[in-house]
Amino acid sequence: MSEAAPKYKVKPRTRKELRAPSPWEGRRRPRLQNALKREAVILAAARAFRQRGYHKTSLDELAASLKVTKPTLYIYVPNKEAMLFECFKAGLAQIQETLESCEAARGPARERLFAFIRGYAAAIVGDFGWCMLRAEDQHLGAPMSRRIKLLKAGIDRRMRALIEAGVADGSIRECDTRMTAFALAGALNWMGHWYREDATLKPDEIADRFIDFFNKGLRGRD
Amino acid sequence: MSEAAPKYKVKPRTRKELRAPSPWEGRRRPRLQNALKREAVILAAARAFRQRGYHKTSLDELAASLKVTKPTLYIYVPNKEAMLFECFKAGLAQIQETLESCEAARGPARERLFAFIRGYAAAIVGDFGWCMLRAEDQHLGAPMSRRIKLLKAGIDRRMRALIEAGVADGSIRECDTRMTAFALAGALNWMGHWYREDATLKPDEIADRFIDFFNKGLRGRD
DNA sequence: AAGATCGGTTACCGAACAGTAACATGAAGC
DNA sequence: GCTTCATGTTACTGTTCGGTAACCGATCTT
Repeated sequence: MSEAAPKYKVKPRTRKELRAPSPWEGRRRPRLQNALKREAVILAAARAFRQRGYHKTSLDELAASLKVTKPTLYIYVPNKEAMLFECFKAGLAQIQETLESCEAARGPARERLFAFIRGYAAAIVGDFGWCMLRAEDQHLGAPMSRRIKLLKAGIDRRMRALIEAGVADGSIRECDTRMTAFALAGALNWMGHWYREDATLKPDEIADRFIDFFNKGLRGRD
Repeated sequence: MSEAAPKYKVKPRTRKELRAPSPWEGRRRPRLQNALKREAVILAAARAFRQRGYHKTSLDELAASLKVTKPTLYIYVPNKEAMLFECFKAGLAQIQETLESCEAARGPARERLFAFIRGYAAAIVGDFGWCMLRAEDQHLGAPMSRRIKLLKAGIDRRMRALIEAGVADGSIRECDTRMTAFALAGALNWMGHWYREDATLKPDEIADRFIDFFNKGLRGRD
């Protein structure tokens, strides 16, 4: 979402008589509706994928939920895989945004990490959270799978950097930062499995309880 | 694995002349090979599912990896869904075993919880770990999905009970036990996503680092 | 008013794949 | 040696579903 550029190549619809395309001389007509509808498709896909799973979601169903027919979807997205990838990118963008603001903020790195965790939790339970987490292990081609893995690795790296900064500034105790990052990410990612909209706790309340635990650990008296 | 009972009904193979079955009068012949091969099928399925995913694994491939053909699989398992379910049960059994020994053990509940975490981590990265975690959200019929959800909820409940016991005996500080259980389970379950056999750390080493983190938390000086 | 074209439809294709029918074989039991 | 049955095989079916071809009508431009 929220990026106009990466539109796929406009698919030249094969007509009976297809006159010479001469692609760059046509005066552009308002494409506004197009972009909006495209986003609607992506969002509906994200919701369907989260609810029914990627494979269980047929494009016929998805199209029907938007009150159109399947071929219409192909006007906006080249194929199902790309749909999932767009959803992934939308979720990713949300997290990267949080990440950037937390990296730029002042104060002890531990607090900045916790701020990130709040944003991350919100993203995970959001519309694109499921796709972000699970895109990778759906039925995707190898190149796309690699791209996703790479982008996710970037998130992980920056999260670890935040932890390392905390160790450096003393706000986080010495620890295996790699494993700690995995533990944190795991706890948060798992929300995507059990959290449902109707839950009693709001995402930020959950994040706060998680942070309390992350912060102080389990140990009582000993 | 390791339970002989729950064999599915022996499928009466339709023959050209199918003489009266009279089911309970035949003297049983040694079924040993049968059980062994059945377990081989389940194990191969578990590994294939973990590696390629449930949907990406076609039964033709799976059969080929066992040097047989697809219909042979149907001698041992009634359908693909049941295969996944058997894998799930195998993983579940492993965890329940750990759980029982930890519940029965002596000592502060925090230590018993940590012992459970070690066993749990081993199970997650084991052959059936993937199936345990992901069976539920594959393409399964509603009844099977429900059964799985129920069994998983049992694990969760017993894990939470362990935490509550820790709070009761003082070895774990006061906290939201429900959220804490989710955080712990999430961190561990996520191992199933990133852990690979060739990793530098063995599962119990990872578990130890996780436990260190769970125990003391992140907080440095403040 | 003409006509290109965007956004949409109906009707179809083809591949993948779970599951089945019918036949083949070899070893155990009488 | 004959039967019986477990265990395989080959060859097929039926369905689901992603993707495409070809037509259509409202709208904006000129």
